[in-house]
Amino acid sequence: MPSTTAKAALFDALASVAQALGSGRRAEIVDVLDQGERSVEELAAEIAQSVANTSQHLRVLSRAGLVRSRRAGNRVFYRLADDGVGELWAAVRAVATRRVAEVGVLADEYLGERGGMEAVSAEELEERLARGEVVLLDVRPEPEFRAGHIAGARSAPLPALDELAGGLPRRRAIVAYCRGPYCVFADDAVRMLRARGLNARRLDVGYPEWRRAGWPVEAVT
Amino acid sequence: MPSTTAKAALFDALASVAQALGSGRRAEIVDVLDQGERSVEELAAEIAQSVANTSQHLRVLSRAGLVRSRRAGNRVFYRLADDGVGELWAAVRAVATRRVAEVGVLADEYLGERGGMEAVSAEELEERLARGEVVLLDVRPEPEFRAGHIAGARSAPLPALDELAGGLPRRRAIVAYCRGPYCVFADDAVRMLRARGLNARRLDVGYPEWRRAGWPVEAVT
DNA sequence: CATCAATACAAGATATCACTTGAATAGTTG
DNA sequence: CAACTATTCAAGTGATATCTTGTATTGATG
Repeated sequence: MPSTTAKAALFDALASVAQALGSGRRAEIVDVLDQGERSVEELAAEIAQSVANTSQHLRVLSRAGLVRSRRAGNRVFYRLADDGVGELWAAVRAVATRRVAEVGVLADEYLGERGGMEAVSAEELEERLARGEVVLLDVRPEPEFRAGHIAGARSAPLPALDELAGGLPRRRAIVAYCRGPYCVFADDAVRMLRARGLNARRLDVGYPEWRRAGWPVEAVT
Repeated sequence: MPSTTAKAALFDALASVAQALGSGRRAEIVDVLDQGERSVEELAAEIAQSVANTSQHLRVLSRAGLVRSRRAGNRVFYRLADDGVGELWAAVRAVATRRVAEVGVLADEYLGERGGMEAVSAEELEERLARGEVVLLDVRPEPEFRAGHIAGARSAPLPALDELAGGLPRRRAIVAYCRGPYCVFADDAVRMLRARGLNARRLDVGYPEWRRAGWPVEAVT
């Protein structure tokens, strides 16, 4: 009999998965990888950390079975191990959003105040898209749009949005979406479009949640 | 501007929820609380830790918003903050089961080998219950049965099972269930019943998962 | 109010974690 | 094969986590 019981060892192993997500930097990594695979260097830039540190975080995620990697030339691309990981990350966010008061404050600080702006739900968007009532903008970087996007969306990355804004209809409703509920792109886009007098709101989820919920997408196969 | 960015602080806060589940002992606590509320002392016994240590783990879970407590006399009862926490725990187990090879080995060590014994799925059980083909045993401690159980189940706690076994039909299929997929009670029960020549299998989920999936239960309101 | 039981809090030892820095490895390109 | 790029590995430091032991707090009870 080992010094730790079999039960303790089993639950330690189960908990190791949660522990891997229990670092803000690794959570950021998973949030980005939910959009598609990335090289170590790209991830390091996204989470504002050194490449060495990012590599070590990836090793932790890999050991916990949350990510897989493939080598291409002298780069290594990481991706989430399966859809269950994205669902796990969504479950973490759901509990944090409901249960950690601090999250609301910090979200406002990062995303900016959403003064009375209601987000659009997936259900509402789906209905209004079907009736052609809405212009849907994917404000993520263009490569992410190319990898997969909500059916009917138009790519409008933030840097290009200023130019695009002039050509948007002033009468129709505009909905912007990005990576997820805690992604800043859609909020920035909505603020910018509203400052120009356009009727813009953000979708309350991002592309990964939309896809996993089974709503229509256009994606590379 | 603080030394950490707003984005880092937000993801730290989100990750704090995962971190709270990232200890084997706290995972055990959540697994037990998924059955219903418990006092600190009861929890300490379940996870084989000192009361002081258990209390500190509960403080961590409480700060992360995963549990709530109520005082009754000089005891304090803890419970999961909401169903989302149970779903989060299920998501952790799902990823761990699929992705961490170690979990399979450790599970066998704790639960015992399941030599070729297929577990019964919730769908199959529901069908066969409806046709009256099966005897369903809840092998958790009796108070947990009283707090809520699968509709049609009969309480058969492990200590009482030996006595009960003689009265069980030898022709009909017997299904045992307990707290969850990594709970040892049902496995022990099935081994015991099969040793007596009975046709027994375990349900592949526990009561909490059955209830959250919306299958019929009998519970105190 | 004194005593007891259950829980929480505090202090301390050991281990683990996150990040830094510098070196090693694998693959590509001239 | 030398030079270069992307990644990994290793060592070191300060911070944090877990568990122990001892004490304080809170509510119940005689």
